[in-house]
Amino acid sequence: MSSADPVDHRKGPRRRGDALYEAIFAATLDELNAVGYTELKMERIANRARASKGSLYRRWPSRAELVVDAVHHCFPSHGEPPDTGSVREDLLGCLQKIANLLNSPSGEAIRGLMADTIRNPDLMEAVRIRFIDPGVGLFLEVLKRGAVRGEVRASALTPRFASLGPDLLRQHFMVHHSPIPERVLTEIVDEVVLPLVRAPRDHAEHPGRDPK
Amino acid sequence: MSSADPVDHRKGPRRRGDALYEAIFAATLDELNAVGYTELKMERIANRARASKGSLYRRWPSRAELVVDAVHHCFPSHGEPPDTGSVREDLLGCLQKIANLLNSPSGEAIRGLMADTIRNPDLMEAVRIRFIDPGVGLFLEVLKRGAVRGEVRASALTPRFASLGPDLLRQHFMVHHSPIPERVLTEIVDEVVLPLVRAPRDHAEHPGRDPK
Amino acid sequence: MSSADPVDHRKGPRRRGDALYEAIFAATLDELNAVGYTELKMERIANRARASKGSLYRRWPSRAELVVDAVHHCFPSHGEPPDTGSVREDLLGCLQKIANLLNSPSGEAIRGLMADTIRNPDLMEAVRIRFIDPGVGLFLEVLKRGAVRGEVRASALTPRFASLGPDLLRQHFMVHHSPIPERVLTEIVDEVVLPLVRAPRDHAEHPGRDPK
Amino acid sequence: MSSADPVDHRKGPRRRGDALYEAIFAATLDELNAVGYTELKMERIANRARASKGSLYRRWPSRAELVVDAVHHCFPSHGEPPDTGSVREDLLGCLQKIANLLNSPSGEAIRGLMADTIRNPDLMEAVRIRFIDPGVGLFLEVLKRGAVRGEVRASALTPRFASLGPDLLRQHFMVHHSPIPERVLTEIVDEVVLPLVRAPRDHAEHPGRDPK
DNA sequence: CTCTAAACGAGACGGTACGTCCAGTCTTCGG
DNA sequence: CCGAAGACTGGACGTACCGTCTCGTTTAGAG
Repeated sequence: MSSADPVDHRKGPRRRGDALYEAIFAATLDELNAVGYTELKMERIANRARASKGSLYRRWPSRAELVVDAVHHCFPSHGEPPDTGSVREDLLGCLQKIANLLNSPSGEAIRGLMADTIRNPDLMEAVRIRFIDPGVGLFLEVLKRGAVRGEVRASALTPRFASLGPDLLRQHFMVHHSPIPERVLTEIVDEVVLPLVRAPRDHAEHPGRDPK
Repeated sequence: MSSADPVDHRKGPRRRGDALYEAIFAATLDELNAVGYTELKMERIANRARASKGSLYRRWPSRAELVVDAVHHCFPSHGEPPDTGSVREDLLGCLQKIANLLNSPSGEAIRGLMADTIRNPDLMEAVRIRFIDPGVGLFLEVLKRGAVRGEVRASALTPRFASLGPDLLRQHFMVHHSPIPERVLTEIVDEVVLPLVRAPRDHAEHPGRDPK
Repeated sequence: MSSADPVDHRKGPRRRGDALYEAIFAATLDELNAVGYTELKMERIANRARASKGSLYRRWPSRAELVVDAVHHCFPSHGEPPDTGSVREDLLGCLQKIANLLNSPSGEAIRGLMADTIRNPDLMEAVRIRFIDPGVGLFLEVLKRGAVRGEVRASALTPRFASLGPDLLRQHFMVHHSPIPERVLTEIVDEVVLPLVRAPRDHAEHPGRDPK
Repeated sequence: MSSADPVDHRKGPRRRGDALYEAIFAATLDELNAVGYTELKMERIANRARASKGSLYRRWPSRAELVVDAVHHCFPSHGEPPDTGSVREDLLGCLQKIANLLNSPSGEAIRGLMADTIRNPDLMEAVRIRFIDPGVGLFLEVLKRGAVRGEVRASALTPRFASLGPDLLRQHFMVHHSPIPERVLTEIVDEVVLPLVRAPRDHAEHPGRDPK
């Protein structure tokens, strides 16, 4: 009538430090991939990682923080912006990098994280720093190079215009389902970003303002 | 020796039809306002509405569907677009309407709903139809009127340009915290939407493309 | 805007093993005593024991199994049969022990269990082993001692005769309401059991009823 | 958003009076047979009978009362006691009648009813009158005829001895599973009832064993 | 035969309890 | 000491019935 099994199965060599982190991150990504963010459970992550819930909670106060770290660990950044010599091609390359991330299993995680960010400003900060700002940085770099070449007007080298592409792409991603079609990328570049940032061809300074 | 309260409180005339819907919607909005979407519980809604969980599940298969109906019921639409005679003022008015909705408690609900929409295309459809498309419709109407007045080029009367304002506003809303500052609205209008849709001042047709 | 009580009440030293079993058994008996078997609810037991439903279901697959364990834990057995030197007195003592159990709150539990036993042979087995067979064992022991003294014929030392008393007592218990009157016990002994098991009259030294 | 289907399918000729009673009784017995007393649900009975719950509750205040009526309606009584000219054969015949009832689906219902009778004395009364007393009456009649023939001592013509057989049979039924084996009937008659009620062979008064 | 009152079917209603699942904390033990 | 395992309290989930009720429809019987 008393409880439990007297035998205890705590066997093999214990993982510590990085090995444990790796296992937890891998399990988190696997679960994300399998059931998605909203169905992600600490319990299942722990089981899949063959770790204890205690080991998880000791490191991350909540599911969201764990996911941020796990996703960022596995997809650390967008790398260097492409440099083809053409602003248009560079912008398209940047969007494609971002789209690749969003189309991957991590994309759904990011989408799910967005919902949690509202109630948790710290989380929002983390998401922005790790997943949003790098994309904007990519665009800004591309625009700067375009300005050097004279393709982009100098007054467009602001976060506002640099974030335009990532914002519209992310917006599409939130409203529509994956994967993001190629056409969306080209439309964003050709119909919105380029017309706004392009240097006037002749002596005009503003693309929309009358050169007079 | 028997238990409990022998009195039975299922007395008063029971609510049916619209009266019950109203009570449930009100309770849902109250709870949303009190604890937010992610902490919203069917159980608490039922209790607050003095209804049974059965009455909720009989009507809505999930929390998300209930929230969509409740929010839409209480903030049915954006009404008519403003008509000031100036495209800029009209566009600002439209953005302000949308911002007002997003800044309200419903805004948080909508944000929370976004996370659920991924795993549920039907829900996404509902959110789009009820909360996103109406805003685009507002913009499109304003642009049409602007085109009639010659302020807006005819080729800008497409969903792409009409959705630009709502998309950017929504994106700001997702990434930053409420409330949305006035400055964001004016920047969206003056730096992005207007330059792209404005008719060329003289005989040029495209604002950004080569006039010849 | 956030909700609820930030304080968490899962503080005090948690009970495990026997301490928890004790608390659950006590709560079960309390509830049995308060509302009876048919109104017994797992939910109320859990609340009264300040345990979670999970802790209950982890141990017992159903209400019936829990009740069997709880009652048996608190009233483990009938103890030793009385030994007065007189078969009649011993038999009466045995019946009285059983009657005491049936008259207690446990009695009602046992009665309620009977209904569940039909659909669950394992439960029936448990009830028989824990509550019925011990009573028969008591009788058998008494009859054996009587046989040694010559009061009881050897051919009556079978389960059939040993179970006669408990059977009739239980039958009375099922059909009538508690408490079982003294008279029933004496009738069972004097009019049924004794006449059937008594050694033949002539040279027997029968202490019970002297026919002459 | 409002409710319900305007079309209403309450078509066919409605049953009233006996036809409805029959349907409800039949459905009750069917359900009893299918899932047993403890799993018997008013809702399921109503559905199976194609009747409304209101029609059930209008007639019976509780499940137990309905079951009593339903079982009694379908197995109204034990009929006349057998009359073979031999007390032993007659007693066996009586037990067999009772066993037949208990072995049928109704038997399980009766068993389930027993549990409810504790908390509801009126129900106990009904069960006793309809299912227990008739069996005792059978035995009493048989014993009377035996007394007329001289096989049974006159002092055994009491409810105590008449109820002995039914009591032991019922007890066996409660503790063991159906069906009741033939052997149980003969043992009850030959080892308990007959020895107690048989008229002394010569002039001895004692029912026990003939002293010589 | 018509009219009325009752009984009927259907099923919504406010509730309670179910048995499951998971969150986050705590305890125990092994390495 | 820290990791692993997992038991613990708590509470929401979505389902199933409870017994009551409202709603129209059908039927029986009175006039």
